[in-house]
Order: sequence, then structure tokens, then C-alpha cells
Amino acid sequence: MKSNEIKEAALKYFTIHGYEGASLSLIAEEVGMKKQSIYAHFKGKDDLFLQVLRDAKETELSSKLQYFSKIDSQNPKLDLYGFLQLVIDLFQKNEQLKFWLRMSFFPPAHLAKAIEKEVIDIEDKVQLILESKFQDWIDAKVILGDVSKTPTFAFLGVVDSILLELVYGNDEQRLKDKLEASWTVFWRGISHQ
Amino acid sequence: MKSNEIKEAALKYFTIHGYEGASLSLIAEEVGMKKQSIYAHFKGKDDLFLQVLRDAKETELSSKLQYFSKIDSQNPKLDLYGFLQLVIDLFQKNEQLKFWLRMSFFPPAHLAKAIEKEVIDIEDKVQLILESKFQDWIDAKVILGDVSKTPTFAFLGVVDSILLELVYGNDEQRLKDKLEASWTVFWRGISHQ
DNA sequence: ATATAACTGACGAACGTTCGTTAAATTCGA
DNA sequence: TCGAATTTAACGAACGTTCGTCAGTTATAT
Repeated sequence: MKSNEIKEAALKYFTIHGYEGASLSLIAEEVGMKKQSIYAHFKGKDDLFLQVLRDAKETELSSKLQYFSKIDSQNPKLDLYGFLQLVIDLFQKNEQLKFWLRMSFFPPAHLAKAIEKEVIDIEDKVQLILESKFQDWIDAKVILGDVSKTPTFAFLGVVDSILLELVYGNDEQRLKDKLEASWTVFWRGISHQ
Repeated sequence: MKSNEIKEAALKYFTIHGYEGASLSLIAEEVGMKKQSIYAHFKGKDDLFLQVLRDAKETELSSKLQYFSKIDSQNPKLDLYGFLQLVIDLFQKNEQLKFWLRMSFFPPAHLAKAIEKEVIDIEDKVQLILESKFQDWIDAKVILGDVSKTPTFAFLGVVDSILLELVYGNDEQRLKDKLEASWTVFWRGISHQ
């Protein structure tokens, strides 16, 4: 399917150069066709972009949902650290998460509204799942706290800081160090004793 | 000074639309002149961009250095939380920090090398200062730990997560919640008891 | 003090290039 | 042979940049 090849190349260019900096000519060249041929598969640049965006969203959301559905242990230490590892794997395996992050925080102005809607959709879902997990752990007295909001937000903060390090991403050792440090302090901050 | 007006408008457009998305015509229009007139003050788009970048760097660096120089208390709780507040203030007061962040993480490809150098310069300096502060606090047994690297990286992680929330920045309440949550868990994670 | 020279900032016009997009012609596989 | 995919050709618009020019100001020299 040529459409997928085009979307793959588009993903790459959108991620590196942003919406405005990505040119249809170069995307087409990467696939081995002329830029006008793209219009046989997509209505235009916006259409191509939004399809890439929705693919990336779907990948991220389904990966995370799948992870949460397969863990049902009462071991938050394993489950949460595993989630951090999942995020790192996702980021390093394909470009979609980097693309997603770039467009979440610096969207092309004329598509900001549409993008924001998709972003909020994912964030809400993940946050809701996390909150319920944390509530279970709090009730089981396996982690500290009275409300689930605090550990949820704190954990999301750890995820964000790791993501930022991944985006910056020129130093594998620094990533490991920051992950270890943030995780150690976070875990001590929410566990008993 | 017209040069400063141009840089101000350029900062705004670079921040919102990125390097490629910012056009000299619109920047000039904002100042009330034609794009050709910009060339009387700057050699070209790159020159304008790099001057804006260096201004932003200087603002950020001097603000942080000044903060660290004026605090010399033995109260890490106050000093660290104050630093988070400083970052939030910096971000909300002028656009330079948002511009700085965008270009740190998603630089225009042909200037990536030059930008990275400036970014690393600031990061190293801030990290060094923080490490020495944390070492002092550890030695004074006012916070927990054996090495200063762990709390430093963890704290930098909290800063990053707050920055990300600021960039996302459509929800003041969510920012407060995440700040409080991250800070609470972080502080519990590095303090005795 | 006056005339001249140099400098500054801004301008219209135009450069070549690239952009996204459309239309028509052509190739190619079922 | 029919239809879809790709091409060539061309479009107007915008891009960053260069040029020559022209006021207005400042500095110099007579």
C-alpha cells in the first residue's frame, strides 16, 4: 500500500521539521514519486497530516491501554516502573510518539484546535486509569496517601520528565541516570516508611 | 531602538510558529515596516533568529544564577520550591523561556548544532550549582542521600515536568495540582522520615 | 554658518526558488 | 479495455534575499 509509505515518510519529515518545515516534494521523493502523486492518496497536506496524527494517536493509546489491561498485579512498584519502560520502548521503537509529542506541545496554529482535542482525549483516559489503579493500591495500603490524585499527578510528572529527556535524546547514559533518580525519589515519596 | 522591536516581534512569531513557520513579512508588519527593512538591522533570518536565541539564553541563565546567588539559607525546602516558582514566573512573565524550550527540543535542522551548544551550556551550569547545593544539604544531614546526583536529577525532573505543563499551558488549575503533587512526593522522597 | 560628505533607516521593485494545489496526459495492471 | 496510479505541465502565492534609491540625520571641512 503506497498510502502507508507516504504516511511513513510524512511522519519522518513532520517529526524532524515540523508541519511548516516539511515539504511534500521531499516526502514524495522519499517514496520515489512526484509530489503531485500524493494527491491521488490524500486531499492535501492537512489531510495527510491529520491521518498521520490519528495513526500516531491510535498507536500510543492502544499500547498504553494494552499495558494497563495486562497488568493486574498488586505490585505497583513493578507495574509503574514497567509503564516507564513501556514509554521509553515506545519512543525508541517508532517515531510516532516523538511526532505526537511535538504536535501536542507545538501544533501548527491552524490545526491547534483539532490536535488539542485528540491530545486531551488520550490524557484523560490514561489519567483515569492511573487514578483508579492508585486508588486500589491506596485502599490495599500498599502505597501511601489518602487521595489518588497526588500520586497520579506525581507519576505523570515522572513520565513527562522522562519524555522530555527522550526528546532531547542525545545522551543514553543521562536518560538512565534521570530515570533511576526520578524513580527512586518518586517511589520513596509514595511508599510507606 | 528599532532592532529590539524587531527582535520582540520575531520572538513572538518564532515561539508560536517555529523557525520555518515564522515569516519576515509578518514580523516586519508587526513592527510597522517592510520586510526589506529588517536587512538594515540583521544580516538575514538566521542572524535575527540567533540574536533572539542568545537574548533568551541570557535572560534565562542570569535569572537562574541570580536566584542561586541570593539564596544561601540552609533551608532546601524553601530554596527548591522557590526555584520552581521562579521557573513558573519566568515562563509566564515573558515569552523567552517558551521560545527557548521550543528551540531546545525542536530546533530548525540547519541550526541544531549551534543551538545545542547553547542549551548544553546552560544545563551544565545549572546542574553543577544544584549538585553542589544538594551536596551541602546532604552533608548537613538536612536531606537524605549519600550522593548528590540522585536528588539533583530528580529535582531537574520535577522542573522539566512543570515546564512541560507550562508549555501545554491551557489549564491553570492543572498546573497547580501537578506542581503540588510532584513537589509533595519529591520532598517526601528526599527528606528524612 | 554654510556647503559638503558620510551614514542611517526605510522603501519599491525585482530576483530566483519553493510552496501547495489543480488539470490534463500518460502509463500500467486487472 | 477500463480505471486507477503516476506523470508532465502549469498555476498563483509566498518565501528569503539583493539592489538601487531616497529621505533624514550627523559629521566634517571650508
